[in-house]
Amino acid sequence: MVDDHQLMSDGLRQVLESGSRFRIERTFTDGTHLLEALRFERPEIIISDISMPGMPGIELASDVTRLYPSTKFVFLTMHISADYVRPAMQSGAQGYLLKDSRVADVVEALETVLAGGRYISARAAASLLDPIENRIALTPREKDVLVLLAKGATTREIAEKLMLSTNTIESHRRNLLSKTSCVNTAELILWGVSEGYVQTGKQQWSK
Amino acid sequence: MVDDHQLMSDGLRQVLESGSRFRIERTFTDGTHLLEALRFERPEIIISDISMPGMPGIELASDVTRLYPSTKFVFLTMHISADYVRPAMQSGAQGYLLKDSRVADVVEALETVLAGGRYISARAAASLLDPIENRIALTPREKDVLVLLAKGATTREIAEKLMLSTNTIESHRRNLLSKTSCVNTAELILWGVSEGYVQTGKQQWSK
DNA sequence: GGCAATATCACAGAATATTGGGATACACAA
DNA sequence: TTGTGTATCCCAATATTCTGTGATATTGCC
Repeated sequence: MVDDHQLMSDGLRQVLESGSRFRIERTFTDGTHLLEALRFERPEIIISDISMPGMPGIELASDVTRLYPSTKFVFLTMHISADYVRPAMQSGAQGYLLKDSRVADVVEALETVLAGGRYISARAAASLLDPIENRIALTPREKDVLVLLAKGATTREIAEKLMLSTNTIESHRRNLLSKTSCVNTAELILWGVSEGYVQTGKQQWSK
Repeated sequence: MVDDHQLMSDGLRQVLESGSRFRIERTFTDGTHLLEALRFERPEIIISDISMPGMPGIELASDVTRLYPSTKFVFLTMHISADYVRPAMQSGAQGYLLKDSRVADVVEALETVLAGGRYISARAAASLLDPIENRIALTPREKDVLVLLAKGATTREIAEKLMLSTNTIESHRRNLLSKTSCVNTAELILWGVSEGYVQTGKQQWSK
């Protein structure tokens, strides 16, 4: 189990070990230590938080499922948005559990993935449905421009940093405003934050 | 205990009841039900999440400690920022526990508040120290302007909405940029989000 | 009372952003 | 092959923001 909230790890261990056939062999507070340990031991299932920013949990799942395809990977997180669920399940993980699940749901999820299936908590799965066409995808260049805009850079500064013409940056900005239906950069920044393209700097997550 | 993450409630119950003298009598997923129940039963300690947005946990603590001053209130949350710790402890609560605490810390906290003391997790307490003069306070008007800017409003639109002159809005904006050391509105919006003055609309919290 | 902070308003030039029109090239898919 | 999307670049008019330098009135605090 990987979770920076020790109470969650300890608690889940207790409820699982006293109420199911599952045992939590080891707990980690970050993925690096898990990867080290995986060289010597091989659990049946890894349960991990996602733990923004940078979605290290997602990268962890990619690494683990690529290196050890037979090991099952289940996310345990509070994030219900499709922006988390989709990349999480595309990373090779078999399960996606919300932290407000009941213990029985956790056990069911573990049984399911052990049997070769996939398990996604109902409310998280529901979020996958609706915004699939509403989802606005940015091109790599647009992302570059957006994050620099959020740092307060002007068109000219962005152009210099990306070694492009200011005209190009203006085009990208225009396309950004257009495809996000924002009226100006201020609104665009807020949109970028809400969609996860822009980090707020201040870490909202303890690790 | 009040926490919208049932796994946390269930887990903490298990570890507390099997490893300490404490018992979790009842668990709630929101404060309303707790307040109802408090009319008939009176626990020694209430443990509650903060559970953004709107900080209902903070309001809950205010209500509970005002109505039942002898009942102890302890927060159990992931938020380490002074922006949470300060209002939380000013609401009348006696304790502030981070969710990555060890079980022993929880027990210590409960013992401490029962003995009439206060307990704040070390890392949360540390955050109270440094940014006290770095903290940038916005005036009410500046907050008004900031949130409207984030919605994409222009100076003129803000002036109309607040029934002020555009000169006034420009002054406020100028003061905002100055006191936040931002170079333009884009950077200011990001600052506003990171400081909690601007809401992203998209709820990052499941409840 | 005096001081500091806040909120309000004013003028004006310079810098940027926004928007309108284009263009070329490349990759990828129908 | 013919489109569609992406990335790049160009010109130019207009809108808005940014900055400097003021002002007055109110509020709260010592």
